[in-house]
Amino acid sequence: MAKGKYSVDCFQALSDPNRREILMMLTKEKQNINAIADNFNISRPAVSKHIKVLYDSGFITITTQGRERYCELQQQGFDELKEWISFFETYWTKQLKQLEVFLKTRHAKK
Amino acid sequence: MAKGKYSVDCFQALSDPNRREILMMLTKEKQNINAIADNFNISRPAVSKHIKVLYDSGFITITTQGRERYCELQQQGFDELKEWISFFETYWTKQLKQLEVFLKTRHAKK
DNA sequence: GTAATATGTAACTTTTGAATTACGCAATTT
DNA sequence: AAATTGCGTAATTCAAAAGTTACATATTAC
Repeated sequence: MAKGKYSVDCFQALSDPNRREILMMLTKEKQNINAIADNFNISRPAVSKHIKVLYDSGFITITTQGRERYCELQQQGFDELKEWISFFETYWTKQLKQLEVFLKTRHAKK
Repeated sequence: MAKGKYSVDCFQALSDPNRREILMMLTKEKQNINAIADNFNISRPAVSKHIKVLYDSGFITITTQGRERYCELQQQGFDELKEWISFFETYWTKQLKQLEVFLKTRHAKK
């Protein structure tokens, strides 16, 4: 498998529900850390750490504007995920072919 | 978002490297618990628990044959993942459109 | 310049999860 | 029927992750 260029792997990043929620929120609009934190019960520093994980796993970019840091979705993290899934796609198509062969054989025997 | 029918969510299941490795192994062939455990340094009971998690999240089916339990990949778990990703696809296409508009506008101004 | 804002980080606590050992039990084997 | 095999599970330990509070710092506002 491809070795990720990120210090945190995408699966670990997505294992936390709050982090997934943050990603969801970022589909609506670019937001700074405090704005994101306002939507959660957990403390601002906790959110800050989640943001770091999402950054370190390629799911978001961060743009500093003065004292604010704006977070935006980034494709890389999602791509790693998709790549992993695609590995299994070959398995399913192979399964499908075996099913076809089986059905054909059964038909022939009839 | 769709509420999963499984007691363990797919992201939690995939967060452990050993569990992902087990899924990889199952692309080669159907295997029983002990056969799977032989490929890991961790104990058999540990593997047994991982198997349970993979089962409870829809990534594998288990077929009991006498005293053996054969594990096989199942699509459901993977589908949940794909569904989650597809939610973000709309975001990316929207981004792409905005880029187009931006480029067109810039061209017009010239 | 002083106050307020936006944030990162360190120290610590709490929670969660992975691993192990020990055991029990049902299906085979001999 | 006794021994072996293929598991599941409970009890426990250990480590990693998530959360909190407290504090430091840079920017902006007044």
